[in-house]
Amino acid sequence: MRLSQLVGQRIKEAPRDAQSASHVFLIRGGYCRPVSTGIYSLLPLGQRICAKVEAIIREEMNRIDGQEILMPVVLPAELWEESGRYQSVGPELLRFKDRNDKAMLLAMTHEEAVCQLARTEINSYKQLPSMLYQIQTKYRDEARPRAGLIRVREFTMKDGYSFHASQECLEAYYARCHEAYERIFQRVGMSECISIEADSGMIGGAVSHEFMAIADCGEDTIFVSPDGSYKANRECAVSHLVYDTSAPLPLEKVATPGTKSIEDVAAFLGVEPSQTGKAVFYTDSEGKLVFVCIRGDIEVNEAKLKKLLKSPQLVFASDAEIEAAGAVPGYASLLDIDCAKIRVVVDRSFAESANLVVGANEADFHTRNFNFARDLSEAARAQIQVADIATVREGDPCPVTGEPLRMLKGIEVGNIFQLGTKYSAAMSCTYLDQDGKAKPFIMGCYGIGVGRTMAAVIEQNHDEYGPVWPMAVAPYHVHICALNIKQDNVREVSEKLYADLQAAGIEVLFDDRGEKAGFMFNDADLIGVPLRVIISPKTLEEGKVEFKRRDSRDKEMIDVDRVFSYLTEAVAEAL
RNA sequence: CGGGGUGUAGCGCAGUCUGGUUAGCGCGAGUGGUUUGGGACCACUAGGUCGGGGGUUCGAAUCCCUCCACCCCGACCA
Repeated sequence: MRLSQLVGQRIKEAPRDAQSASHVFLIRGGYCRPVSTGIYSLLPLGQRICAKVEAIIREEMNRIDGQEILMPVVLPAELWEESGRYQSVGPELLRFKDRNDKAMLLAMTHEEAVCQLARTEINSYKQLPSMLYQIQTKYRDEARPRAGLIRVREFTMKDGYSFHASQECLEAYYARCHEAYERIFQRVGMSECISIEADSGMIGGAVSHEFMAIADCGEDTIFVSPDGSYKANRECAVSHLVYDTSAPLPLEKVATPGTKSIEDVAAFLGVEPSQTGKAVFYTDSEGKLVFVCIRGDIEVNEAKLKKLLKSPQLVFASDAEIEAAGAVPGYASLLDIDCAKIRVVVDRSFAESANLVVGANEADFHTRNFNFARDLSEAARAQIQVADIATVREGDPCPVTGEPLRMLKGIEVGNIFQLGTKYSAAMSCTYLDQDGKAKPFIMGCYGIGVGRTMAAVIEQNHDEYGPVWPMAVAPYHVHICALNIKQDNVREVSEKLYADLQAAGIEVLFDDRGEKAGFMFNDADLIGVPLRVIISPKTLEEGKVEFKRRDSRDKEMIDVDRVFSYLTEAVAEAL
């Protein structure tokens, strides 16, 4: 490709709102352009990279016996009514009507569509296991798209669905897919991509992993133990905190005027926040009050709490709601609450710590030396749910090794999930087993965001000047910069090298624009092609051209008649 | 949905507070010329519903009302 003809200009200034490296360079380098909030067009450079990412995904999916299909983006609402998701999914599902007033939707994922396909196409246990996948557009009406291609509304995703006759078969295939994902992310040049335990959401119980590209701009928070034996999303991470188990001391009511927050109480009484307990009130999806107790220094993990309560929504309760339940906001206590009337959830940190300072359920008073097991009746405790609803903090002890956990930020580039029969059972998606009975498929599903992967590769492979593409996904293999192309020898050598490399199947970008050197070099940095050849009158005088790798500052002089073989070898080596 | 912010040329911005000829600047684009190893220079040219609508005024990018779009933080995220 001649750069003079390439559509998609490099831009000197970054977009005003761009924060992350990938956002800045994708726009500045001419890889993509915004069309609307969270909706982008891919320019030739971006499209070439995505096509290479997709090709790698295809190879690896085919290698684990995946069969590529293509399902529609527009689906009839009735299909989603079968699974119940037409009602249960929120406004991120874009619903609309066609000209006949029929309810339609833009697919955000394809479990329903694939079940509809599978129930007519896969009939017998003899056909199992089976995996269907597609690389296709998805639409999610995200509340807040951000960071360029990292969080968007319309995006290309590889989604795969596997069908099994047994849980064992699903688990075995899931493991194969996990390995395929590891190969994919390694092959696209992700330097740090780890799979972590993920929150399985409202489905509950099922196994799920997220593949996280480690990057500071990532939206997810991950906890890992130093030896890598434990890796989990903050949404579901657990830690092995050590609780104070000293002997219970007598209860003591103390005046604590004007101390509503944990910091105030702890400071006033001269204790650590970890020696206090706090009360947090939520209102669940049905509008019912939930009273939550947790050690003062620990935050409630709302993802865990939602899962426990089976409530997709939780909001902090108002003071009026708290008072209506007979509690005093800021000084609430379990001691005076009728646990039969209100739902109470207690974190283990609260239930197992000795001698906590808790509210006295009277304004400006607290109670010292609260001990859950001692101070609540057996009847009261029977009404209370004790569970892990704590948010893990950096440095908390790893649940496996006890070492302090490290906290990292990650971009979720892929996830895999043991679905079970959630969709197949709801949608009569069955096969005939050996005994002649119809049984729902046991399913797995497996996703990868293509554009997000491209962005994540930049986050992990860039310098201050632009992306440093790994050869496997680079838009071109070789970038020829012809300095002073008006000069005959420069033009002849460049054109010949360009033609020869192309004939050899090398993907070449040829900067034939005759611009100033600095201008061309800056563009080349933004395009990030791994191998660069600079052809100029200066070096041609000695019969040489200059060779430079994008990931290095070193320059090498190569004889003109050797440069072709040198480049073809370098490309072959890097691929 | 809550909080904050921004809308002026393709992109980045000034001008708005304090209303007053023809609305500017940089980048980018086109033409001609000089340049040619890390975003050169000169000359000329094209490009604007100042987010939309309504109002105040002799006069509105500027003041008032209203709607919209976009961005940031949070909530949400199969």
